[in-house]
Amino acid sequence: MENDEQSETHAEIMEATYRALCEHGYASLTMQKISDEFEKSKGLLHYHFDSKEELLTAFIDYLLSEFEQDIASIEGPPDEKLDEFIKRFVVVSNTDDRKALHLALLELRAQSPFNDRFRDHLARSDTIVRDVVAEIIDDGITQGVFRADAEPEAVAQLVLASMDGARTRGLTIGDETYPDAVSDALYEYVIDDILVKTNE
Amino acid sequence: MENDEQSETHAEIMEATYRALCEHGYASLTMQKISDEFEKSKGLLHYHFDSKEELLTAFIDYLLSEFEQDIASIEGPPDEKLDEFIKRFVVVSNTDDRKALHLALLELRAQSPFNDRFRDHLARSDTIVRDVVAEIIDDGITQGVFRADAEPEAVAQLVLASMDGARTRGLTIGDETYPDAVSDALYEYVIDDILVKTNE
Amino acid sequence: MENDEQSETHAEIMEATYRALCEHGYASLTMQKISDEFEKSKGLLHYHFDSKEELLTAFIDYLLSEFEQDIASIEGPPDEKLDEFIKRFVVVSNTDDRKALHLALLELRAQSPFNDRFRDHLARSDTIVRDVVAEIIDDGITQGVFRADAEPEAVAQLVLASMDGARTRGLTIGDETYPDAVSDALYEYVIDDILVKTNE
Amino acid sequence: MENDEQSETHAEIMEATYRALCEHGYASLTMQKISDEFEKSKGLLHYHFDSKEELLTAFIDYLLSEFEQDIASIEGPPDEKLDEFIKRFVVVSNTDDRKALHLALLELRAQSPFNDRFRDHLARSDTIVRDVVAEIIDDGITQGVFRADAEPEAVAQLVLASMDGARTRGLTIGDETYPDAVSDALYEYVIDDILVKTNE
DNA sequence: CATGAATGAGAGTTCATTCAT
DNA sequence: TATGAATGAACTCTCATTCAT
Repeated sequence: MENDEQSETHAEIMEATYRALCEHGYASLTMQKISDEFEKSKGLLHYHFDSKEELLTAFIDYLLSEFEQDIASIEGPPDEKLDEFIKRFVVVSNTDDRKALHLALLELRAQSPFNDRFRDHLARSDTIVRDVVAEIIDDGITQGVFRADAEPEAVAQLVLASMDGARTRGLTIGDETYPDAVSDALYEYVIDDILVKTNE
Repeated sequence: MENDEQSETHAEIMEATYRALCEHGYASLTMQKISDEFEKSKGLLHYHFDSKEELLTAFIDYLLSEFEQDIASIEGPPDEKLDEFIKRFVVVSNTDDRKALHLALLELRAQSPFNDRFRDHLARSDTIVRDVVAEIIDDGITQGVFRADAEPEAVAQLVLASMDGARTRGLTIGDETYPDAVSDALYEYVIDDILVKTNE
Repeated sequence: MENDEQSETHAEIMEATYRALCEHGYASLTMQKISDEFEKSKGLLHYHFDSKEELLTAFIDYLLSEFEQDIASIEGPPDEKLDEFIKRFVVVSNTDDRKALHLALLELRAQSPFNDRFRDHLARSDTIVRDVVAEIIDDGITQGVFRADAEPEAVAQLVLASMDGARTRGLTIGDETYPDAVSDALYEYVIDDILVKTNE
Repeated sequence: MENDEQSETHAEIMEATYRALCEHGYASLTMQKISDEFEKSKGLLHYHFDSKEELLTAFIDYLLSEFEQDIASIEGPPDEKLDEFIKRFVVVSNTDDRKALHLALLELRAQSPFNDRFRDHLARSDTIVRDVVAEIIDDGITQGVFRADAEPEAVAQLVLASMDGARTRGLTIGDETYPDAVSDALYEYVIDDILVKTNE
């Protein structure tokens, strides 16, 4: 229970950081602004994290693990899993909550070339997500849902890159139709082509 | 002549900003760091620009117009133009110079949700680039290079989104094979399919 | 038994303070650094001492009483006692342990003009030590070891001041030959002159 | 003239530091307290000195050079120079101004074992002062004022150490009779013995 | 135009101290 | 007794901006 309380404070800090990051953006994120979103005192932030960078590195882990858990929770046959994956990370991104999360991630990513620890954590997560998608394709081939000549890795890369690009453009330009439009095009020009047509 | 000198100083400031941004990143970009890359004094930056935000807004224009000029300079038949476009903005991005430019753009994009002027400038540029690509496809259809059932807008969106996503991931994770891999997949799964096969 | 345990904790705190002071110096001595040298928790320091100043005042008493006990333990005829006194507080100061102790004392002394309680404790101890030395001289005169015209107070002052100065300079400049050189000069120019020459 | 103004600010900072150090002591000396003694803004302190340590290192130089200039200004025959030296640095130290200066120096000295740059500067100055005194003795021997068997280095060490010790004890205990008493003893037991007696 | 000293608000961080357990 | 989370004030230092020259 004592242990829980410590974790609780830790979690509260992560949530406060999330709110502050969404509201102000990475470039103008300060310990004061995090503290403003935090019920307890500013000094306590430094009691739990040695420095701002430590806190933000922990925050990346927090964001990524939420992200990874979300992906891992997808169930069903391969083609439906792929649909759900795309739906969840592109289409549903249009809710305010998801937009804020992806924007926070984008800001941390833009910062990663200047921060080794950020980059390492992001790279690890990227590999995990890519493997998940490639495995969905691979399973689909095995089960005869996707065509045997589809290359799991290549398709996964294309799906992720286009969805990611759509989301980034949608977020940064503020055009909410972007992800939907790209998702439609992705189905029409890529996914439909690798689906095994049952009525032929 | 006075006007020319002013422009020259203006250009020097833009270049200094570019160097400072590439070296330090947006989040830790300060007037002092820009001044360090600038031959003249720090005070002069404020003589030419009322505030840091003014300077950075001008800098976005500077970056985007370079970008747009680059695109506009592509010549040749539609399919070659598309090849060149992809090559220039994805594959060639692996040179240090282009990486730095795209990283600078990414940082400014990540900041745009917190800055209306940034967002407006970026949105305008995005529309221009998307129209250019869509027009290439459209011309290709007219000239019989691309299949008649290809939708210029949809293909342009897909090409841009996937390339952009690949570049972003490549930059932020530091994996230089990303853009190449996605570009290969884009050709295999999308572009080859809309090309009119001359040998059939 | 409870009392003993309290005393034991008290002693542990004094020792921890000593180690922290030797390692970091007075100016950057914090309760945290004392706590780091202490087996138990930081909060306990405040349980035993109302404030940092209370703790340090107690620490001065602890240091000075060690010092005074050391002096009181010197035995033998007056000239040998004087030799031992000089040897113990000047020459032997070159061991790391004694250097650290004297440095700690010097730091507390340098702070005393800003802290009445520090000053009072140090003044009391100074009087004790000076009286001890003067008494050694006085006893020597009575026993015919030192010349009758030697003034106990004046000689004691000179011995203490020169030794103290040598130690301070040795410690602060890091020149370990200082105390030895001054002690040699002190014998040659002062002590030898007041010794009754037995072979004349 | 412009150059002078810059130096002027530098000098003002040194003087402000001196006042703050005398008033509060090294251990509780803050940039804010220095700023409080300074006509201009706190930020300016950091404009002129990269860090607090830089400022204090510059301050040591400032104190020591004042000290060295004072010594160098002593004129007259060797025995009078020695008298003046002792008078100036021991007896006259009882004015508030000199007490403050010597206390400031003592605090910086007590800190020097924890700060290499402090120590180096202090060691250099110590050598200068010791050489000056040894040279006074040496000149006195050459001119027949001091006995030929007096050892300049040894006497200089003893004079400096005893005076320094007397001053330190006087300052830290707050007993103003200390330097006078030790100076009297120094004359009686050391200096009178090495003076060539003209009336014998 | 151009400089660089100067400002003042606010950044990240440290610290003695308190308090619930 | 003993812990360690929590506090709030104060710390060093940075920054965009101003201004006299």
